[in-house]
Amino acid sequence: MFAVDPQRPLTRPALAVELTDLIRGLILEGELRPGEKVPEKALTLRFGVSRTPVREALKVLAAEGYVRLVPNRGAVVAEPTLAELEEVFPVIAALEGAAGELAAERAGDAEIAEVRRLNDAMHAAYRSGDRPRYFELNQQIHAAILAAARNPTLRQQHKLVADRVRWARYQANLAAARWQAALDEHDAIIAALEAREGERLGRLMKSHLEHKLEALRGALGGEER
Amino acid sequence: MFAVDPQRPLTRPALAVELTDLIRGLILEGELRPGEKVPEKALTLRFGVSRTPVREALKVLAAEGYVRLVPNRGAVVAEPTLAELEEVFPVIAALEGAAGELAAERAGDAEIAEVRRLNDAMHAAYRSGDRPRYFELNQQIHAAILAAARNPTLRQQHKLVADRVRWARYQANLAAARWQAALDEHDAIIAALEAREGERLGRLMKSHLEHKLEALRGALGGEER
DNA sequence: TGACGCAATAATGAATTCATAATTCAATCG
DNA sequence: CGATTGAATTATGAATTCATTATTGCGTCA
Repeated sequence: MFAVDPQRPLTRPALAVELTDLIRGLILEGELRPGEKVPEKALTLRFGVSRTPVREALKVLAAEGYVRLVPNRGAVVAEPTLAELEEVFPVIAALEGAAGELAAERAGDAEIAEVRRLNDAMHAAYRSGDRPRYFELNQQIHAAILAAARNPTLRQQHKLVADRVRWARYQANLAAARWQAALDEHDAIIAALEAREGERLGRLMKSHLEHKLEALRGALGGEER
Repeated sequence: MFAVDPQRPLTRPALAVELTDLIRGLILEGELRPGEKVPEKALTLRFGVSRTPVREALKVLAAEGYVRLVPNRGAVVAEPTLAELEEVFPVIAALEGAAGELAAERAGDAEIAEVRRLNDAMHAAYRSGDRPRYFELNQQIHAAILAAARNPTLRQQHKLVADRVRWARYQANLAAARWQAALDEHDAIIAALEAREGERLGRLMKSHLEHKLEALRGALGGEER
């Protein structure tokens, strides 16, 4: 007797879908760099597929903003700019603010405890000056709050936008004062989450992102003068 | 002598790009209906193109959420559900709230005057019971505020999400009390915009959308029982 | 030496073909 | 008559080919 196993479909994702993820990964990891032509032929050789699914994947990535399609010249990896940050951060702030509000209503107690644990670990990383570890935990806290919001559309839209400015994540070499302030903001965020105060949580998350943009302005604005 | 006209490039958009827009239009207009298979062959005949750009367009539309790709069965127009509304409306509310805040800072006086004019026209439509006209003007007010925010990314993300629930726009056959309340909310929104009070404007826009979702719950919840 | 023109080569966009999966239809069996 | 099976037909996903555009390299000229 065969039982239908919904967890294991007998079909595999279309090549175009897989390639979209793979190529997006190459861009996010920096292997395909901003401003560079996407080497369509090299990708076919690398992944052992025909040009068709590669081209389909590039159309999707263009719609997501990862690449620009230039007529008769192919695809170019999109170049992030400070101007883009100025546009994207308010969007991220709005989405994370909304996520915070929803998370305050919907998070399970275990999820809140996990966010507290992550925050404590982030404090430890701060004290030992371990920036990479701090950033990693920072990401996990934001991701946990987004997950606790239980709104897949919100999460998806957030990911779509946030991934495009991932490159900026490590550009703000945090000055000591800003680093301490960011930590304090996280503390206030966690406290609001634990108290399940959605409106306050949403507001705090929004302003946290706004402060981050200001720090980035300082860091990147200085570099470009 | 030939002058370079940047408004008229000598290349035309790729077929795939055009077809993406055309097919999205067919979906939004209801010609391709939710749950229906996308007739790939019929589209090639209709538009006089090969299958390749049609398939590329469908990949993009799948990434945007307009269709679902079912392996070996092709694309099916996505079916909106009440559950989707519950997810999407908080996202729209967050984005419109953010747009309101930015618009309060960035709108030109002429733009604010135009929003006031649209609001006045909407009052007239209300008094004469002209619902289609009312809805049209309603849309124009929201669009004007989004434009005044001067954030293309925000606008794009909003469009991406809002278009997917366009079908719900006319489903809430407004009860008299809710209709009056909606109008009052618009008045408060315009007043905040004119006073350039960003935070209040953002909050009002958010709650306006939240009330709209509640009305839709009533309207659609009733239908599905 | 730099500019120009032309041919060859490579890249791009789209059409067509091929291989596979799904669906439909007809015949057979219980 | 309903269920099953197998063949024929259709649809789908991907590979290949074709037509067009862009780029490169080379020769010629001022």
